[in-house]
Amino acid sequence: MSKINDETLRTFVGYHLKRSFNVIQSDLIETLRPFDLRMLTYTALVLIVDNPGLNQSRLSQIMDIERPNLVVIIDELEERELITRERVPTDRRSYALHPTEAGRALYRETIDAVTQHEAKLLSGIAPEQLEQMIATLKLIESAKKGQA
Amino acid sequence: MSKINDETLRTFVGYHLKRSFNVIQSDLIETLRPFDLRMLTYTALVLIVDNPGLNQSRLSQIMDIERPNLVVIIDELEERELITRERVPTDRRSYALHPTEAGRALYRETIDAVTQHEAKLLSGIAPEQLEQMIATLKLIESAKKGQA
DNA sequence: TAATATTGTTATGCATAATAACATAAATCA
DNA sequence: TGATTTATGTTATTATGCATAACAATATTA
Repeated sequence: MSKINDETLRTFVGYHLKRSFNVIQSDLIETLRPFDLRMLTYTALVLIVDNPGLNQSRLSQIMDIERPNLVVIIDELEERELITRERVPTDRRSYALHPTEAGRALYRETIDAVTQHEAKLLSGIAPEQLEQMIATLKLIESAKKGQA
Repeated sequence: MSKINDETLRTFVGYHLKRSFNVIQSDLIETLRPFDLRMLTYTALVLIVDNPGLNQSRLSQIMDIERPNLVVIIDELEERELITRERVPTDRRSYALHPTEAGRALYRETIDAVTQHEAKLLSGIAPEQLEQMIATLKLIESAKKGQA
């Protein structure tokens, strides 16, 4: 089983980012499976609990997804009675998104689960090193076009 | 336009990884568009040029995708005459993948383009800082289950 | 030789993501 | 004020990334 040479791809930051993200994503998917949540529905739930009353436009912006893709996510959370869509009197186009008590309970459960799984996965890495990496990741995040 | 609170998600390393990867991926997609290459077909092309003669099983392993998903990628590269599938006399189940001259030429062009785009995108970040981040990303990569 | 494993493949489905087009409602402008 | 433009949520459609089951052909092993 000869070893494959990926040195060329290793010169790209994006290659390292993708490979390491794959590892974390696999772990996250497994962590969320018992709660019947996908990555995006989970992200939406957390943001709605932490920002009760926000609308779908704002949520799609922060989640970096297009509005149409958010609709099905919100549909699912609403059907499962984890959140509610409430008409806004001052702007009858939009819905204010609020978590239900069940939504808040699931939020608490899953935050704990995800935190613990990630801590376990990354237990071999020094916290200061992770903090430094996060600082660099934030720089990359803000390198977005239109922000330069 | 009130600011949205994502502090809870910011406690997760995966959230930072995903957001920064999105930025790099968007840039990469734009960079590859003129060459009519997607991320995975590009990755496959590079690995085949750098490892001529490897088979699809090995390639799918290094690319961290399932064999069935590689088939269409190889089909596309072969149809565009960027690579060839050649029967292996010693193992008639598998194909040895080789780049064509056109494949090698496209490889050189795209390596340059991707390198320059990434350099430009990350020009505001100190090289040592990026190197340190990559070291940490490699640790995460090797935290994969089954390797612990 | 018989049972098992590997390689490539087809078919299928789910998750993520982008675009066009639209109805409703709000904001702007002229 | 009325006409135009913009914003919000939605439907439909498509592309892409990724996983599993099942299979034929071939190799390996027991």
